[in-house]
Amino acid sequence: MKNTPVTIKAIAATLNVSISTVSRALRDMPEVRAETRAAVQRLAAELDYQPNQLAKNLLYSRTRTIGVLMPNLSYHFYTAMLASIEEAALAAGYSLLVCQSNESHEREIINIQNLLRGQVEGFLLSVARDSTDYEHIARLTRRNFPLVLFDRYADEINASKVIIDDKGAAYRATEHLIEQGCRRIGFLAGPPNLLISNQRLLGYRAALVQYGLPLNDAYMLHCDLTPEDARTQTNRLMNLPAPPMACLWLATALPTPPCSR
Amino acid sequence: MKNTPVTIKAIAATLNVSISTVSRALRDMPEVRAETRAAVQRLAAELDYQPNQLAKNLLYSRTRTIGVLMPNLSYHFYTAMLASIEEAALAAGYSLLVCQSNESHEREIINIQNLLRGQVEGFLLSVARDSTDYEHIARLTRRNFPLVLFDRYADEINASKVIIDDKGAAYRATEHLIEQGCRRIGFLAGPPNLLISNQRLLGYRAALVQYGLPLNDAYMLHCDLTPEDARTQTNRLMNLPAPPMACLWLATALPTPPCSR
DNA sequence: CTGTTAGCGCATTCAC
DNA sequence: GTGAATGCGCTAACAG
Repeated sequence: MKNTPVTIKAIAATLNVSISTVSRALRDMPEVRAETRAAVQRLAAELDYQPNQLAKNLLYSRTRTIGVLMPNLSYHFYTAMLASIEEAALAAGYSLLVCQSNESHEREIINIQNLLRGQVEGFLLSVARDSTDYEHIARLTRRNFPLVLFDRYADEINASKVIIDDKGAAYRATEHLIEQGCRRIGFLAGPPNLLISNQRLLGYRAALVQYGLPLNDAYMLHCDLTPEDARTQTNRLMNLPAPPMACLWLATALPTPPCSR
Repeated sequence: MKNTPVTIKAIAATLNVSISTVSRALRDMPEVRAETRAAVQRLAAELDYQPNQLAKNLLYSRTRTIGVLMPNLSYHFYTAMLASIEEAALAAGYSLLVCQSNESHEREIINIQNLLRGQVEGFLLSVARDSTDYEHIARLTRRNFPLVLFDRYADEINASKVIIDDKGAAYRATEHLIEQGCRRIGFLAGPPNLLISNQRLLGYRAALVQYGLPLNDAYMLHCDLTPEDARTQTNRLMNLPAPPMACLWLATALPTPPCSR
C-alpha cells in the first residue's frame, strides 16, 4: 500500500554514505566522486527509487499544479479548451486539477476553496452562469493569486483575461446576415447576467442600427444554456407571426444539441 | 506572491504561546483553555490563516487526490462520467487530477508518470485506443497501487473494473433488430485491439447465429473512433450492393458527430 | 492546560 | 568529496 517506502535515507544506509551524498549523486551534482555516484544511482534504479514529491512540494512550496474551473464540460467548447490547456500544461511540466461548477455559483465557491486546498499555483477559470457577485474571486485577486479568466468574464474582476471581441464579433456576424439580404434577424442570447451575452447583444443591436433595421424585442431572446431552454426559445422565435429569416446563437455557450442522425 | 506567509508559528509568536497550543486551538482540541482557543482563533481569522496543505500532505503522506485518465473528453460519454466522478470525489473531500490520453499509448504512459508524480492516491482509467501492451499499468497493479478501470478494459489487467456486459448488450440489441424484422444488420465496431469492440462483436455474431442469419463479413466493419473514419466506414456499409437494413454502432466510443441542424 | 521534542523526505548551508 | 546540522509547516507523543 505504501507507495514508496524506499527513501533517500534507506539508500544512504545500505550504502554507508550520508543522506546528502545520496541526494547529490541522484541529482548528478559535480562534487560527487564518480564511483559513489554510480553506486548510488545503480542502487536507486534497482530499488526503483522515486523521490517523494510531497517532501519537495513542502520544501519548495511548489506543486506544479494549475487549477481549472469550467462551467460545464458537456459544452464542447470547454472540452476543446481543456485539451489545449492540458497540452500546454503537460509541456511545461504541470498537472491540472479540474473542476466543473455546473454553472452554479455555490459550486464555484466550493470548488475554488477545494482547489486552493489542493495547493494549486494558479487558476484558469470561466465564470459560472449563476454567478452574480464575484467576492469569492476578488479574494483571490486581492491576494495577488495568479488567475486568468477565459471566455466568460466580468468587469469587476481585475485579472488577466483570454477573451474575444464579443461585441465586434456579433456585429460582424449580424452584418453578414444583413448583407445576405436578411431583414428579420433573431438573436438567441445567453443568460442576461453573463457579460458576454450582453456584449454580443450590443454588437447585434449596433449592427441593426447601423443598417437602419428596426430593433424588435421579440427577436431578442435569452436562453439559460440548457438544451431544453434552447429548444423552447427557438420555438418561440419560430412561432412569431413574422419569424426571423436568420438567427444568431450564443453558440459557444450552448450544450451540444442531441444529434438525431 | 507568497500564498500563505501566515503560519502557525507566526500566530504562536505574536500570542506568546507555543506552536502546539496554536495547532490544538485551531483544531478545536478539548484540552485547550477556552480563552486561549478564542484568542488563537480570532487572530487566525483576522490574519486569514490557511493551513499549509503541503506540510500536511508530507506529514500524512496523503493528498486526497485521485488521478483520472480519460481517452478523450470530446466523447460525451466520458464527459458525463467525469461529471459523476467529480461529484462523488467532491462529496468525499477529494480532488481530481485529470488527463486525456487522446487515445495514444505514449500519452497514456506519460500521463500515468505525471499523475504519479503529482502523488495521486489512486487511479481511475479507461485504456486508450492505441494501447496494445499494458506493462505500464501492470507496474501499478504489481505495486498494489489503487486502480479502477472503467468502460474499456483488458483481461491482462488485474484490477477492479466498472464495465458493462458488452457481449450481452450487443446480443440483445441485435436480437431487437432481428425481431423488428431486419435481416441484414451492419455492425460498426470500434478498433480491433479494444476488448470491448470484440466483446460486442461476439454478441452481435452470437445473435445472428442464434436466429439463423448469415454472418457476412462485409457487414462487420471496424472504426478507429474518429469522426472521419466513422463517416468512411458508414459509407462503405451503405454502398454495399445490399446495404444493411439497420446498423449497430459502438456508440459510447464514437465522438459526437458534428451536428448540422 | 501548555510547552518541548521529534520527525514526515528532501535540499542545502557549513564544516571537515 | 563527504557528512552533520538545519529547516520547509505541521502534528503527535511525551513531559510537565
